[in-house]
Formats: sequence, C-alpha cells, structure tokens
Amino acid sequence: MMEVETVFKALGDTNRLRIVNLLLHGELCVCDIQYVLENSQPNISRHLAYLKRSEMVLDRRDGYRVFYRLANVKKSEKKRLFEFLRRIFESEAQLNQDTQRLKKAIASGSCTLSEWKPFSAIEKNQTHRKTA
Amino acid sequence: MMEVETVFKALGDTNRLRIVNLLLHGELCVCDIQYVLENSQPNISRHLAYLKRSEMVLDRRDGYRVFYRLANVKKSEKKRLFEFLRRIFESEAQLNQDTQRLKKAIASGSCTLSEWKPFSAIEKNQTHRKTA
DNA sequence: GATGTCTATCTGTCTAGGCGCATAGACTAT
DNA sequence: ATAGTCTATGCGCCTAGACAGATAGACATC
Repeated sequence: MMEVETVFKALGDTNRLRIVNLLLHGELCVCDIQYVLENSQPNISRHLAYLKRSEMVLDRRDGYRVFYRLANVKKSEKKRLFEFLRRIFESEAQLNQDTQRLKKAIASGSCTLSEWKPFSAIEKNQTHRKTA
Repeated sequence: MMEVETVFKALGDTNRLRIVNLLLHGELCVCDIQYVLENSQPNISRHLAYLKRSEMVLDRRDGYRVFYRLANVKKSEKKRLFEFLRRIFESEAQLNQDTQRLKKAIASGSCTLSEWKPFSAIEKNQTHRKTA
C-alpha cells in the first residue's frame, strides 16, 4: 500500500525515533540533533533524509544551516500520530534523557541561537523561529 | 533501545499490518488469515512468528489449528496502540477490504468453525472461542 | 500404523537499509 | 577568490528481512 506502512517503517529505527522525539519539542537544526544523539553528521543527515522521504518532516534552509520540523501537523491523521508518540515516548528512558540534554544545550547556547519554542506553539502557528 | 522500536518495526510491513488489522477484530486461525491475504501459508506463518517475537500477538493450539490473537491488551500501553491502529486503519482501503472479506468468509463457514467474536469482547475477557 | 490437514521451519536468493569514511555542495564572511 | 562552517551524498561493507519452494512437525481420523 500505503502511507501507514511508510510511517511505521520510518519509526522502526532507534535513531529516527530519537530524532522525532526531539522534533516533537520544536524545530531544530542538524547540528543540534547531532549534538544530542552523539552520532556522526552523515548518519544524522541520512536519517533526516529518510524521514523527509517518508513525509514525516520538512526542512528549511537558513544560511548555512538547515532546520527540520515535523510535517503536516495540521492534518488530523499526523497530528494524532504525533500526539500518540508523545505519550508513549514519555516512558522511554533514552528519549527523556535526550530531551533533557537538548534543553540543557539550548539553554547554554547551542548551535541553535534562537530561543526555545515548545511544540505546542509550533503546532498552533507554523511560523518558525528566525535565527537572526 | 527499546520495545517501541520493535513494535514499529513489526508494523512496518504491509502483510503484518493486514494481519494485525484482522486480529483487531478477534482471534483467528492461520488458514483464515491466509485466505484473506491470498498469500502462501509459509509466508503467513513467518509473519505471525515475527509478530510473536515482537510480542504483538499470542498463539494457542487447538487441535491441528493454531489461533492467533493480539497480546497484552490489558497493558495500557499496548491498548492505546491498538486503539490508535484501529482509528488509522479505518482510512486504509486495503484493510477495509480485508475486513469485509474476512466477515464474509466467516459468515459462509470458513476454516474457523466457531462464531464470530468482536474485538471488544476479547478485550474484556481473554477467554477464547472454542472450536468444538 | 497410514493418511490427510494444518502449521512451522529450513534453504537459498534478493533487496532495503544501517554505518563508516571520504568527498561534494551550500552558504557566509573576509 | 579563499577559508570556514554546516549539510548532503557517494561508495563499500554488512546484516536484517521478505519471498519462493521444499520439507518437517503436530494433530486428528481412519
């Protein structure tokens, strides 16, 4: 078929789950994700490309950085999916750890220079934070 | 990690999605599933074994037939998952077609000789239908 | 026992995809 | 242009897993 299969395939990998978990909290640039996952940059890029092919995320270039965010949050189907993921991710130690690490990184001025924006805000209006 | 990854991997295949969709409607024997999916028996068995390894389903032998059902519906996490799946499966043409085909087969006396039992009933009390 | 039915597993082939490493591309600033 | 930063892609290796076809196992009936 079918889009459903594609989505589950995309979620059937630890690294991609960790990425989606981070993106649930807001838009991020590649280097932020790389920092949290402690993984090689090419590997992160490949997984982001996979998520993009699967229509799970969208990207946007700003200068020499590329920002990724969850896609189509408006569409009720995906919205339900992301809500579901948020709930089940709560009980995953690794993902919680990642989230903490991200927040700490942002607070202490990571690659992402702009302010932290929670998922709920992005969900409402799809405007993205500006980095200048 | 992590159980979440395993579950999504299990759902990242068309045949397994179709099987889970059928099992959402109740316990079934292998030949019923094979009939609906119009696939080879070894292939169905393999996918069922995969789902079992992933702790998505349980099996039970009754005579020369083996019945499969969704696992651990009591645990709230899995319960939420199955509820989620039921909702998103509603908009998948192939899966609806399968469901119709199954119902028709059961009505006209398929391999499964016993009466049709809806998912809600199985969900409440985990007793299984008897085939004799 | 032998036979028939239903199910599982074994063998081999093929493809998707995960990773490391190197390199190319995009952009900025000087 | 040149250098520096961030990101994407190409190549090669390896494993998981999807399938077909053959065979083995479990069970009932005769």
